[in-house]
Amino acid sequence: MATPLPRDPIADARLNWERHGWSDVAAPMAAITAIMRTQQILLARIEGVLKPFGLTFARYELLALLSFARSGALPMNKASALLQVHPTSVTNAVDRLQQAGLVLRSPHPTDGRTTLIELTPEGRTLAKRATAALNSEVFAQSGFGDQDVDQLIRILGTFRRNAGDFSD
Amino acid sequence: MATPLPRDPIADARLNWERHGWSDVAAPMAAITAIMRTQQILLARIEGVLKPFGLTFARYELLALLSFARSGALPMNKASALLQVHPTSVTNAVDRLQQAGLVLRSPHPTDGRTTLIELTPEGRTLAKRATAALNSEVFAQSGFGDQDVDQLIRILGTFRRNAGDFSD
DNA sequence: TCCAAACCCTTGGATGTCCTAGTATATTGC
DNA sequence: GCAATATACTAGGACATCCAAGGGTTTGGA
Repeated sequence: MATPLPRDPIADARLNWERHGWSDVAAPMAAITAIMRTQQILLARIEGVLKPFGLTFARYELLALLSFARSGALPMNKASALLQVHPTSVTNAVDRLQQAGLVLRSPHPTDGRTTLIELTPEGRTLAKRATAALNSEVFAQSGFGDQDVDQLIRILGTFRRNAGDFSD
Repeated sequence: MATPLPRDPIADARLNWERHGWSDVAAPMAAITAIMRTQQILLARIEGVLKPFGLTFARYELLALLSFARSGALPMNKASALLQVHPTSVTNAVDRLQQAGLVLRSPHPTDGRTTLIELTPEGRTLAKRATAALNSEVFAQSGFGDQDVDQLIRILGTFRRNAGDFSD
C-alpha cells in the first residue's frame, strides 16, 4: 500500500470549503466524501480476499444471495431488485458464473419471460468457502469498534430508507 | 427510481448470517454492506447533478482539486495521491478533461518525467458552477442529520487513518 | 378475442477502476 | 562517469456499472 499522506485530504477539502464561504455544507461534503473513500478501501479488501476463489464482489454477492434462497434459485429480476443493481449487471455476473460452472440458467415454469438462476453444487460449495474467508479476513477485522458498527447501521439504515430503498 | 422493497435487504442478510452461526460477524457485515449501498446511492445523486455539466464524479474531483491549488496546476502523481486513485485513472480523467478544453498538460520545468495538469479558464469556471450545484442539490440535502454527519466524519476518519490513508 | 402496454432479459456502447507492462527521465552508488 | 535502481506517465486488457434499444412473453382493457 502507498505511503500515508501527511494530512487527511478530506479534512483539507473541508477547510477549503469553509475558506470559500461554503461552511454550511462543508461537514456533509466531508462525510459524503469519507463514505466514498471508505467504500473504496473496503471493496479493495474484499476483492483481495475473493480473488483466490476466482470471484469478484459482484459475483460473490449473487452467489451468496442464491445460497440463502430456500430453493437455491431466483429469477433474474428478483436478484436485481435484492442486490439493488441494474439488470444488465446481473446478466453480466450470471454469464461469468455460468461459464465457471457455479450457476445455471433455467426457464421459469410458468412465465416465459423469466429466467431462473440456479446454484450448482460447485457454486454452493464455493459460496460457503468464500463466505468463511470474508468472515474471518474482513468482517471479523472490520476496523470499526462495536459501538461504531451500531452507529453506522443506524445512520445508514435511516439514510437508505429515506432514499427509497425499502419501506420497512 | 424503483419501488421500495418491502423489507431491508441488508437487515435480512444480517439475519441470514445469524441463522448460519456467524453472529459474531453479522453486525460488521451489515455495516460494511450498508456503506457499499450508501456509496452507490450518493454516487448516483452526484452524477445526476454533474451530468448537465458534462462531468462525471471522477472528472469533477480532479477539477475541484486543481481549483484549490494555489497555482491552478498539479503534477499527475500529486493528483493521484491526493485523490487516492490509481495513476491510470488520473491519466484517463485528464485525457477527457483535456479533450473538453477544461485542463491542459504542460511539462514540469525541472523534472522531465513529470507532467503538470493545469486548469484552463473554462475549467475554472465550470468547476465553480458544478461545485455550486453539488452544494445546493446534494450536500445541502444530504439526508444525514447534523449529529450523524459528525458521527460519520469521526468513525470514518478513524477507519481511514487506521487503513493507512494518512498519519495526521 | 385481440392488440397495446407492461414486463423480462440481452446486446452494444460509454465510463471508471485496477493491474501489468513498457518507455522515458532522475537519482544513487560504485 | 556510468550502470543499476527508482520514479512518472501511458498503453492495453479485464471487470463492473449504467443507459438506450431491441426482441420475446404476458396481461388487461376495448
